[in-house]
Amino acid sequence: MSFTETYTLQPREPLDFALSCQVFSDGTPTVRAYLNGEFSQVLQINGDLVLAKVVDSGSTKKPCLTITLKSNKSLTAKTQQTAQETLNYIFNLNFDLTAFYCEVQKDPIMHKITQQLCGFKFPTTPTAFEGLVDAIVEQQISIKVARTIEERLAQRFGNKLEINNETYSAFPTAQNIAEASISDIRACGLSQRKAEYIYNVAQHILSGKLDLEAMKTNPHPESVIKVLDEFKGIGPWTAELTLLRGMQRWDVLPADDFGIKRVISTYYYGGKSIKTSEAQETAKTWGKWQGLAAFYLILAEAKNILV
DNA sequence: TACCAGGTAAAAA
DNA sequence: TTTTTACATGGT
Repeated sequence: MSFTETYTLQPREPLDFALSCQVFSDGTPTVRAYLNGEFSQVLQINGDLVLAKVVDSGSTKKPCLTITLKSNKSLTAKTQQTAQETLNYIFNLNFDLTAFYCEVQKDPIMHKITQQLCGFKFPTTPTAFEGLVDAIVEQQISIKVARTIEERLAQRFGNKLEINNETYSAFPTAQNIAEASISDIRACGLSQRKAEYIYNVAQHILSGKLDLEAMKTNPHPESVIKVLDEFKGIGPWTAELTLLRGMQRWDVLPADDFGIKRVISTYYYGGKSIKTSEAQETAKTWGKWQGLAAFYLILAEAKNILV
């Protein structure tokens, strides 16, 4: 027995839903995926699991999302509302890109890239914890390897939703991880150290010593970085990536990131290797959206956009 | 086969 | 104090 609700909504434009979902295109359908124009993921809503599917039948200028929620329990109005708020958050549906686009008009290169990628919104992880775990997993290894490991974590430790004979996995909560053993975490392909880092963070969240969600409203990213940096396994890069992808802090630029330095070099320095300070200098033009702008460069490079 | 990929902590110099 | 090194794994 399953319960389904379907509805449509017209989010703020511009939004290129397909472009924004591109990062999910190599996911597995049982955890989080974008396949044949359909995004799907299990959402954890107040302890209940809801499978959300999203399709865009509109355009960048006039997006129109059709959302389907499925659950084994009756979908109350409250559950639906929270699910929609979660989707708003993941896809930044209420965020107005035009302010960013106006700001970078003075930078001819970024201006052209934002025109080519108009409507691209970098997705946020539903929880800051997921953003932090992803960042730790992604340290030093390629994105493809990291994605594989993240999926193993979800399949092994995440809460399960069985619906229509399919089993879907949510991303593990801090509690899921805290209840696991370090060797089990390691068995997903992580190094001993990374398994310890992730377990340690989960323990601190459960004990109340670390409140990642509260950090979202801290007006000073620098102070958040400082606090996170105290934890073993979290350096500046991991803290910055967590702020950016897990807390919607678009102003944070992981300037020491290998890939970001490379794309800034590609578009602004003719491909020669650059220093972190040079990356920061170039990014100043992007104002409050330095981190978001960096994702535009990464996507532009992936799509072979020339300026 | 070896080396690299969106780092970090610990060891060595 | 600054500079190496180990770490895991899948792709090339």
